[in-house]
Amino acid sequence: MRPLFHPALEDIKPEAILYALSDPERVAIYAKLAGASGGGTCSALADLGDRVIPKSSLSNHFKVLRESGLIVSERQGVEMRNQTRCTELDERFPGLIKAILTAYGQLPGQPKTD
Amino acid sequence: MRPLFHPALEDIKPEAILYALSDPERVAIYAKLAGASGGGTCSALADLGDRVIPKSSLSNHFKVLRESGLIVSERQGVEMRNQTRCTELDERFPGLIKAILTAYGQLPGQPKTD
DNA sequence: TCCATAGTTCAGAAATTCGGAACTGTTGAT
DNA sequence: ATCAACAGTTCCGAATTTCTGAACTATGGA
Repeated sequence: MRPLFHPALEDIKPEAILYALSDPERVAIYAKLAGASGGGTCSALADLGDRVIPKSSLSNHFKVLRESGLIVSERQGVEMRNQTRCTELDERFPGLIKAILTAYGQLPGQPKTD
Repeated sequence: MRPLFHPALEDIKPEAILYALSDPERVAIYAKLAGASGGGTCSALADLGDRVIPKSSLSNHFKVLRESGLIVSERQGVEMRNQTRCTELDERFPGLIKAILTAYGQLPGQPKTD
């Protein structure tokens, strides 16, 4: 398997962040990750309630999130631990992630209104 | 010509906003519009400095911005007046547009830091 | 009426996205 | 050591989307 690419903080592009979060499935995954304490695995995040994401699509979603700089992925045994880079990101793009998650109504700990 | 579609404020979707602003050309156009006082025309916004956007592409960019809810377009004689809906939008998605433009370093009146 | 101008629509080529099937890498059991 | 199970990745073809030149539409002025 090819080594996973993670951009350095200063190489993160706003267009990549916006693109990654312009897909509601990816937002749902990201929001679950932001809520999860331990670092979610792919398969644990596949179930969106209304549909189960095929694993190749899921793998691609994680790739987009990772390469845009939204998450870090690290192999841990058979699984992949994923966690958000929200602290770093907020330093680079103040208020951005929070405003986006708020817009989607999926800020962790906030009641969903959809 | 088909009448131009503008979504009602409550129908504006965050994914459409993020998608529209995940393209640096559209962001450049939107930022110029946000800065312009009168309501910019398409052709006045075509020149990005490093390239001139073909007019069919430009027309499409405006369509994307319009249908996502970011701008309103209104025919005025031969031209099209375009203006941002930033005040309304900020009510619906507080802080979102500002955070995005700040991330791009193109908030009107703010020095670019890239 | 005829021309110029601003922008839209059309259509085909190019690029991107989606997802099933095959594959890789890791762990645990025999 | 070999095998099976499992998590996730890669491959590749089909479907969708994007891009843009060319044709078209709408408006105003001479």
